[in-house]
Amino acid sequence: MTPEALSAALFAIVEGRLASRDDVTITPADVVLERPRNRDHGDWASNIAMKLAKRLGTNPREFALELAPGIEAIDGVAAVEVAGPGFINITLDAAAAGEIARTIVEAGDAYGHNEVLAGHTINMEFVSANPTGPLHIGHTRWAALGDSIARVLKASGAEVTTEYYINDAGSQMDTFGRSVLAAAKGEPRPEGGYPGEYIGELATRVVAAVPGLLEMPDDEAMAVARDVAYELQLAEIKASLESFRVHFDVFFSERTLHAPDPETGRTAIDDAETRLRAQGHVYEADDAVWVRTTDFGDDKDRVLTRGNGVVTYFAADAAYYLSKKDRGFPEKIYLLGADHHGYVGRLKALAAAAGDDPDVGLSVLIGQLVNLNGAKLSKRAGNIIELDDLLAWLGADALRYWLARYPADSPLALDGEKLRSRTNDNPVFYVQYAHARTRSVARNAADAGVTRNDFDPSLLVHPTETALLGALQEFPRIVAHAAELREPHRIARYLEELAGYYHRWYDATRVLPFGDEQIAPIHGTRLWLNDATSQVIRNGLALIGVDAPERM
RNA sequence: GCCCCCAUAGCUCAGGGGAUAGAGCGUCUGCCUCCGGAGCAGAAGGCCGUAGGUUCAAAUCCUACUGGGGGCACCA
Repeated sequence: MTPEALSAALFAIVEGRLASRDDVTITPADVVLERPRNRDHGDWASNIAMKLAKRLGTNPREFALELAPGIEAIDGVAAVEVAGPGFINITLDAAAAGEIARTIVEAGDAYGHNEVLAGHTINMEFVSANPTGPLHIGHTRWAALGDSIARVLKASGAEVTTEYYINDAGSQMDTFGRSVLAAAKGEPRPEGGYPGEYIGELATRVVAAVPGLLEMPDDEAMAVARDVAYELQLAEIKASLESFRVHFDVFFSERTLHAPDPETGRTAIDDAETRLRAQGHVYEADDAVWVRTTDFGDDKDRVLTRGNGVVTYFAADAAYYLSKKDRGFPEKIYLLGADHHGYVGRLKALAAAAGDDPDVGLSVLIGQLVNLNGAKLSKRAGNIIELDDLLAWLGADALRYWLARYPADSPLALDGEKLRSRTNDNPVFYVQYAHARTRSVARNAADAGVTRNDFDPSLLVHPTETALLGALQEFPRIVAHAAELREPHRIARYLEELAGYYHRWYDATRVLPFGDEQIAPIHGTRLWLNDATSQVIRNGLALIGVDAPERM
């Protein structure tokens, strides 16, 4: 008996009870079951009586008592108790509760997948770091979080495209090119140029790739250095993301928005301006072209084309937004750092100016920045730490898990000592250890001749068993919740809880018989439970991009 | 000035209106003769920033205030 099935049965009973009352109607979503914190309160609890009592003009306890006999008659329910102000506490019989172990093992990797976001087509943009340098610690959180959110959304039935916007147009690219060229020539870093050893390394590789570079006229040399270094740098970024297990379906180049169509001579940005103008939101003032975003809640109007004729970054944003729309994404998620929260207003206004409802099609997730051992890191100050170095130092598992286990709006510090430690300071080890233990038990079971041929869920009666079963049943709802809220940290927290239930069960019972004991049905049955736990930990870790090791 | 985020155990943080507010670390006490002790059991430790409000029920929702962090370009 899954909580979904129980919930549906409960809904039917309540609805039947309300048949004579046309003034009060409910939907299945009103009937929620929760796991009571206190085990004395049964396997599942419902607050439906308290919720409806007022509308019915009755006492919640009385209403609960009226519902109780019907609930008790549901197949698989062992006991029903009305407690406190009107909670209905439901205890399942062991066989009905234990059945989930088989359900999970048979579902395998698919267990936890659900359909709450079926029919949603979502574009998710994150990281989008400038291709003028390596990914560093400041990008790690969004990479880990964005990738995990995408995985959770997909597991919940959504169609998701992950996208990286490459800011490869504009003056910072020229600055980058000049910096590389100066390094290639052995000249000092130009005014405002990029610091960092990687510039010198890029310069060496550019010179190797373009032998005649230093003989070219300066303008040409800069453009060549810029473009070649850009390609090299972008390839490095992609490689870093790959080793961080972060996948992007699309790398979208800003340059394409500035490139004239060979036939019409118009750029995507030109078209965007035209389309916004057609909507009536564009005007000219002070030699510049503006969008009246203040009509849609922005705190000031935004410039599309500056007085000197150069288009702004915002103009590219507008064209990019329209591109996402044109490519068939009704829902767009942007993952931004808190230092960019000023963008939210203009993005929403942009969506509205394009004729969309920003509350439906656009969600901007703002996350707090990461610091390392308490110190704020700044690219300008030159104390950047590259993602590759972090990976080499801490490993993808510890890093991804740590970054995924906090809500995005929670401040987060990376503590190198902690992430390298193989103790409970480092929660990923607690979870991975539990998984390794399930695998070890399975190996030992195989050696001892305990198999899954036996399965009698009515034998799973130990308190640690009912607790573990209850936790396993919750996994699909946890995934669905994480998807709806875009909060993958719920998965991590759940896994830590699940690992705790498993360890307690392991401590209290045995899958293998003692040395002088015969193999009995309980052993095979427990092996199902062991393997089900293994599967859920594995599935959960997969959602946050962390390996589930067989041994540690 | 305007906007966003945060405030929960000594520390780092969970906690989508529900019953006795949780975890890890740290402190203290127990548990290895058999499946991994990287584990488990227990103890101590709280005016959930303050004051109002909504509700049968508030750490959770609303308002104000206090204290901390961040942001407000014809930059990219």
